[in-house]
Amino acid sequence: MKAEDRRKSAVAAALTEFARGGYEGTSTEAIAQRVGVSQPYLFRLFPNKRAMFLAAALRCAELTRDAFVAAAKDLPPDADVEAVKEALGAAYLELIGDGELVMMQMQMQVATYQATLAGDLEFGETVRRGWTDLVDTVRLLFSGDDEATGEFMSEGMLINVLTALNYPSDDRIWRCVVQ
Amino acid sequence: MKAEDRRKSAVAAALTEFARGGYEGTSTEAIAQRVGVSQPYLFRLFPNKRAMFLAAALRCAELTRDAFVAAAKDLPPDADVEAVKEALGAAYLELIGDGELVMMQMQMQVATYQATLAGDLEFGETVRRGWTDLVDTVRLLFSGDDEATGEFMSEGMLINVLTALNYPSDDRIWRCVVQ
DNA sequence: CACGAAAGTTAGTGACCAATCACTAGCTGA
DNA sequence: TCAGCTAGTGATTGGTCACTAACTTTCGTG
Repeated sequence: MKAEDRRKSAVAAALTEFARGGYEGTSTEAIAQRVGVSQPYLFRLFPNKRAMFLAAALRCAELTRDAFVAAAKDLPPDADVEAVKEALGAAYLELIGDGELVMMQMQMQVATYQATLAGDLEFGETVRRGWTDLVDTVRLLFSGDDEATGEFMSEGMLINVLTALNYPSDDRIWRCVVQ
Repeated sequence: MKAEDRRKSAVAAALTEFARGGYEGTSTEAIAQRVGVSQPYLFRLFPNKRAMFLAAALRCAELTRDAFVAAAKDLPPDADVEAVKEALGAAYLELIGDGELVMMQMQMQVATYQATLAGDLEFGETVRRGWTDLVDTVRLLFSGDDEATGEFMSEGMLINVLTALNYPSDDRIWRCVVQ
């Protein structure tokens, strides 16, 4: 297989593994096994583990953004804020069903904090670039409405948390977020 | 020093260290150094590392809840939803200033997901108990208003994310959340 | 077919880490 | 005074992990 293709499937594998285990909780061996390649070979495709995580994080933001864009494609051009919210919300619940992208988002967030504390400023800059891009896309889909964008993103973040904490879907805590 | 007191300061030290490094990214040695005690002695105070994390997570939820309760104490008994929101919001920003409790919340969330995946159901149950307690307290402060509670918690979660990602306070992304 | 590069492997290293064990200093009460 | 308990330590161990070096295999092409 060509190195470029191998790299792509390595990013996908890294996304899955890092989403489950976080940065420190994931071994490069686990990623290698998922790709179906020896562990040292990963270091031919990436300079180090950190680069694998960054590539997975950026891919994650890209996939999330794509899901939103795809969901908005089906909307009429004159859709109001509530209609957009519903469409994007449905797309987000689809993402949650898997859990992978949601957890990768959260792992990325805590890893960014840690990297920044450790003096690695580039890590944060790269992640923020991907996330700003995502939010800008959502804002655009809401026709530039900051308030709607904020409400949508906020509710999304709460859903992330409740999902991570594994609250059963009939728990009364969900009454805060879905009616 | 009495073991009970030592345990308390160990929980505080664990809270600080786990908030910075996450579960896997924190060594028991780091916690021990912060307490000012040898690493093996921690295992006299807790059965294992997981128990240290759980104790820190519960303490974190407790401290957050206490901050909200304290903030609401200053309110007149007939305060409306917006006034409560403002008071609790101010208290939350105070918590964020430190960053410790916010990050511990997030570390707790991803750790719960990982523990659940690994088949450790008790971990999630314990964390959810602490978090449900926190949300119930907030709901009570909002006089049982589910919608206001949801909005407040949602916005809090988005603030957590933007804080973790270390967005500078003048970044336009904050326009989504604070006006 | 020959050959060079690209793709991939095996073997290994130094560092770190959770947890255990055997031990000791100091206090307390009879 | 001394038995027993509490607080605490040093040394160690079995295991994991990121990363490197050196080697082999596969494949496209003149």
